Amino acid sequence: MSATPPNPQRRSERSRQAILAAAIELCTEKGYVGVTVEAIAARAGVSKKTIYRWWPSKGFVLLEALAQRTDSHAPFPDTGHLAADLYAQMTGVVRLLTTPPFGPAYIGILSELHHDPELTAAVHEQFITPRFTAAVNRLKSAQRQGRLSADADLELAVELLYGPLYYRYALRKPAHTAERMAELVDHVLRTLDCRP
Amino acid sequence: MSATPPNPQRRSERSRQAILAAAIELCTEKGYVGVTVEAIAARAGVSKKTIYRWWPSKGFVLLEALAQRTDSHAPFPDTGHLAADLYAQMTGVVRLLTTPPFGPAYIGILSELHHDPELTAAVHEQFITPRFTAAVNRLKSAQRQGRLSADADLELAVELLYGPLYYRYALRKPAHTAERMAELVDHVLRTLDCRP
Amino acid sequence: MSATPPNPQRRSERSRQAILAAAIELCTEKGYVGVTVEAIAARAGVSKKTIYRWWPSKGFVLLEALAQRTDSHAPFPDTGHLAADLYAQMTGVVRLLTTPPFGPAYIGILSELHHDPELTAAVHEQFITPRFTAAVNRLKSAQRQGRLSADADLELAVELLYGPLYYRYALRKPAHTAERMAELVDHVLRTLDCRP
Amino acid sequence: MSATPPNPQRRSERSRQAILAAAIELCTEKGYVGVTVEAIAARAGVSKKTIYRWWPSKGFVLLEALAQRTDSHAPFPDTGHLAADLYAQMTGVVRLLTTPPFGPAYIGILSELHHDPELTAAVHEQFITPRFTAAVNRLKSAQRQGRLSADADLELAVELLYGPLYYRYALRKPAHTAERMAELVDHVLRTLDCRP
DNA sequence: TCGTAATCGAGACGGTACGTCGAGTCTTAGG
DNA sequence: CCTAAGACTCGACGTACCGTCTCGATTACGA
Repeated sequence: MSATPPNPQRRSERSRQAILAAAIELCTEKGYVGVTVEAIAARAGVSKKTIYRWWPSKGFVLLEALAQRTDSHAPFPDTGHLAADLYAQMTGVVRLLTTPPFGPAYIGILSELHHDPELTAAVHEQFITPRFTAAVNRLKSAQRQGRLSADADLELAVELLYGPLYYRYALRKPAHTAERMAELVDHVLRTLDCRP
Repeated sequence: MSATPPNPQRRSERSRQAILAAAIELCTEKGYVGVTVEAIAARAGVSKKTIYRWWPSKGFVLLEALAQRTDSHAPFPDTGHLAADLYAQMTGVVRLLTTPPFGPAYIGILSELHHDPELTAAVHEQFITPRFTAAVNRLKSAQRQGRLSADADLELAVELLYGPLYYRYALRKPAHTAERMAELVDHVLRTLDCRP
Repeated sequence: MSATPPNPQRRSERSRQAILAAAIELCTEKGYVGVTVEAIAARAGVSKKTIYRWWPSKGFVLLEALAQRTDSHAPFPDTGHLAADLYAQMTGVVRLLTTPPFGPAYIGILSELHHDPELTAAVHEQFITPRFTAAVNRLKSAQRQGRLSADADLELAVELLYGPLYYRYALRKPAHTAERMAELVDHVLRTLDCRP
Repeated sequence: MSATPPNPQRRSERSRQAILAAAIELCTEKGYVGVTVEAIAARAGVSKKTIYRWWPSKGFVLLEALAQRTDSHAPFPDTGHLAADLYAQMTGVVRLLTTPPFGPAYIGILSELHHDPELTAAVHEQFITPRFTAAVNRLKSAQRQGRLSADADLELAVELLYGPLYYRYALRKPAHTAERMAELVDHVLRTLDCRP
């Protein structure tokens, strides 16, 4: 009578991979709105039930596909040159938001957040919080080395860095150019830097 | 044989108002996903065709409803105290994003931008560009008065101010508290201020 | 909020005919189990919604198709020769049960009766009761003419005539041959006949 | 490579009984349509595979359950009073068709016959033919005793007796009352009786 | 007595059809 | 011509069972 949760041990890895691949492909070809559970099932040669058994909605499928294909993601760079590191990292974020096949997928997922709290939680846990923390940590390490003023508000700094990126994303303004992003990094760092 | 465009002169103002009201009500009661053309038509006592004749999609309906109900919006404040003016303005933006009934509507519209370029254009024209320009102008006026360094990058400044707001919105992090927003304004202004 | 019933005046006769035709065709080609709402919709070039709007289930669709295609059905024959008339009529029933395309449809409908009281009511009203009554009336008319004993139980007689037919149908025994059916009629009539 | 047939010696009697019991229970509680292989398996604490290994379909499961629970069924009664014997037997048939838990099960099985020839064969072998033959034999024995005319068509007689019962069953008319059934028996016997 | 091979429970799998919902188009009648 | 009403096609939703198919774990048989 109770809906017993599925047993992950019995899960077919084959189907899982086919589903993730199909989801990404569809998103590439037809955009996020073209990704439907039905289409994923058809392309992956899989039953809809199998999808619903393991994921609550297509957003989660794409999220997992995205995570799998980007989890070899380099940790926050730490070359010693803070500005360059931040720049590199932020460039990565913009690239993720703007280049196929991950751009459309990530954007679609983000737009789903506004009516799906559970997906929001998952995205935060897997994507956003780690990156935010990594950025803060990178700044902290610079601060420990005395390259940033001791009382700098590092979380605010990170928001100032990422903020304009997402501002443009959210309103669908064109993304920052490389130079513009460099200026942004410089500008924010200048605020924090105790020593030039 | 050609689809003659509708004649705005013969348009029923009664229906128009009923539709806009129904859209806002539905958005308040059931959230953006609960707003469907079907539901609007039913509640407004209006034919679906009438809606489709005058608006391309539900996003435009809500946009118009929103515009109508907020176009008494005050222009960018200019009390002489720059920080206070910016703070007031940004508070308004956050309030728009977070308080019913306009919050859900505006958020829903924004999430639609990612798959509707025409809606994007309309939103930019009616909402975003005017406010962005107003903010830049307010800074320009301060600059002219010599209160900001002459070579300050004002557009970047506005992005730094609004950015964190939309960063949190886009990722559904909780909005900034009043204090936090004040700190944000202060921090950014400090970067630009030639004179303390 | 209330589910308003559809307006029959607005109904598309075109769709209705296409649906009935498709149902009969499918039943002919693939048997009753091959008739699905989905298949009917596909073949008729019609939306599933349209089917569900006008019929509660596929049984009703087939019933209507059947009724439409047999309602030119001759009334109970009355040639003056009672045995021949009964024989003719019963032959018709057997033919209805055994020859495509109506046989499979009728049989399928009948098998549905066992879990659908509303379909049962409809079938009784449209098919069974009229025929039963007609048969009783034919016997009554013979009785009035003094050809059947005045106290004969005519309803029982009709059950004795139709009974064996449905006995074989229900248990899927092969239907009666023509001779066998003639013997059946003779046998029953002999019981009732006051005058040889 | 070939599918080796299961070995009945190693069959789990425990599972078999649980399955049959579950099938009957489900049929009692939710009617024939509520009996699904899935539900049987769940209730019996048994794997679906186990069911499919031993039975071709749910119809066969119910048939076996029915047979097991009614095979203590008395043989055709032979008290010397023919009418009473026939009446008793036919009452039994009606009771089987109308009283839970066997009524719904039997009716469900019968309705399955129309699209399952193998089930038809099984039902005939286990249920129908034996009873039909028994009835004919009972009449033959009466005939041998000179109580029925020597040239009476006994098979037709049995069809006349059972026919009306199944006529009402097939069309879901209410079953005969006890008196009506008595009249039916008398009427048919009168046709056959050489001696009053 | 002990492998060993089949059956067992559990339940995931690819399918098919279900009945519902909303989108956007089209038709009809009335003003 | 606009409107209300709403029927239409289309496509996707999420669910229910089907019958097939692995899995280990259990169990009874024959070596």
